[in-house]
Amino acid sequence: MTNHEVAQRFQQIADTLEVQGENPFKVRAYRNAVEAIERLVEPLDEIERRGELEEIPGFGEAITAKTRDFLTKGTTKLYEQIKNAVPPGVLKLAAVPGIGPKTARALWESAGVKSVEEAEAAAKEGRIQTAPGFGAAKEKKLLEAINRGRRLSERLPLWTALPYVERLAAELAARPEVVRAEAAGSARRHRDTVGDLDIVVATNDPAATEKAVAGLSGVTEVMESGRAKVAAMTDIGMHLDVRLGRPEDFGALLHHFSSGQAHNIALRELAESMGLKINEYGVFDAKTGAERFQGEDEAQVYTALGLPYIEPELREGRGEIEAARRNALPRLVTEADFRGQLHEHTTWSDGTASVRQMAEAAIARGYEYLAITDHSHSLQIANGLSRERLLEQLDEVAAVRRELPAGFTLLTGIEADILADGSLDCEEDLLARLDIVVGSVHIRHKEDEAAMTARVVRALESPYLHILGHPTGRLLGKREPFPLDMEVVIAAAVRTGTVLEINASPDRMDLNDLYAHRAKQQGARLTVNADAHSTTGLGSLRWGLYMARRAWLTPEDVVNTYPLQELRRVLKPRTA
DNA sequence: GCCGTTTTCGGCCCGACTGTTTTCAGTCG
Repeated sequence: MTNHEVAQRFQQIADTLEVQGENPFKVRAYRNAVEAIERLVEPLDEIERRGELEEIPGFGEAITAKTRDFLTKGTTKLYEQIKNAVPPGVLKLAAVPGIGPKTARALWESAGVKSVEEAEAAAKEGRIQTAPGFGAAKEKKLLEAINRGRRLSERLPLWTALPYVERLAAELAARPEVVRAEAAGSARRHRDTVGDLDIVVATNDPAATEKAVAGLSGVTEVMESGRAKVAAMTDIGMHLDVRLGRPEDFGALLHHFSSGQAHNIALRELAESMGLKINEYGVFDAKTGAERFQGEDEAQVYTALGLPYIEPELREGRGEIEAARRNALPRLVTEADFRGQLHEHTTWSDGTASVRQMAEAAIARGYEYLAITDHSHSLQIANGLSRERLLEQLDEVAAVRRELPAGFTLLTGIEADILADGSLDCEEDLLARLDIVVGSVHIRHKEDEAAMTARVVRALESPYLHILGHPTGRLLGKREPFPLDMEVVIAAAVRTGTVLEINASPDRMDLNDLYAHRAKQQGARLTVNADAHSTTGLGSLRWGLYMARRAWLTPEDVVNTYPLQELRRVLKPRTA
């Protein structure tokens, strides 16, 4: 059974127990297990083989035993007991935002409602408002929740959600009574996909700001509205939460709504052990209620707890608080650390800028080097380079290089297709001449996991391959990742000295944060590249940088932050 | 069900908004 399948079963257990009214902390324990499993890169089988299941955070005696059952028998006693206890439609109803487990159960038990459709029909016939605990208003809200649920988008890619929420925040910030307005939530943590939008606002007139939310461009409906919070629906199908506060509370407010739930829970538990209490208004002495700081500075929350500042990207409850307490937080890589990029295209294949234009754009960005890596021959849809055209391009690169200022180096290269058998789509004598060889899978990517993994591993074993480009091939919202055993791929990258790319194309962000973090843990080197197809495309680096930072990467982990001599030293030596 | 610089038992983050239950439960983040 795969990790995802085990996680789904624990999810189903949690959802069912919740509708059944079980102890909420037990439900949380199962949900924590789901999250812990979803962030594993290594298969549970492997971890079990080493006898280390119980070391997974959130895995105690019971969940370890049940996981073992799933792995060996495909099921476990509790799962068999609960799987038919609640109709699937009731679980779906409970999952509609705004409805919830208690309401779904009440409708099921008192009105016989067993699905979203039945709930809708019953509400339309006015049969809900007569049920105990319900009224006309609640019946109306139920219908609205069901309708809104249908318009709700799946999680959106960050590159869609972040500019959108930043624009709304800027609209609010422009208001006279607003002191500050910032995008918060998972968008500020730079998760690769975003499930809802959060904005925090420091305002001198909460009533006026509250009203203004309805008039923001893109807001289609206000669902809840109060002095501290407005919940709205937007035209991109995302919920928007705007939180309002006094300017002197802004630091605490921004912190609270920028951090993942697991981070906040862990932080508040730490505060409690120190005799302190944290909420979105500040840090307080638990006994006297005395406030420990005031102001707009988010970092003060950590200062009040005796901790160094924790960057938003790290606030996911993945051990960052423990690391902060040990003063062992990573010095996260920043945009200013980059000395160049190693995977870019020109008009020689499917780019829009010439070799010279790309070089000049790189110089303008302050880079010390740039590699030109156009597509290889077999990717004809992208005007891939034949042997003859690649040789011509090398002449042009050499000519341009001579005219560029000293201190900048234009590197030759190619993005060679990894063919179905794992070989590189370029002759060896050519590969041997190039400074940078990126290898990527573009075609025939629907094979099974074993075949895909073997294919990529064979490519990694090539003495010519420096960098594995966009390793999982995902396109956010459009294409799932290839079926790949990333644990095996990472191990092969470490063994062969091949660098793994975090491709920064906004719709790729590939490797993602989990894989990049695992790669770092296993001792792999990484590189972040825009995979630019234009001069402005070089600026897309930031989307990959976000993944790198979420993966706890430091400049030492990312080879294109190195000076050129150092970069050349760490690239795979040509031993063939 | 998990977990332990107080604890192997008794806790488990904390607050906003809504509706209808006149004192709070449900949902959300």
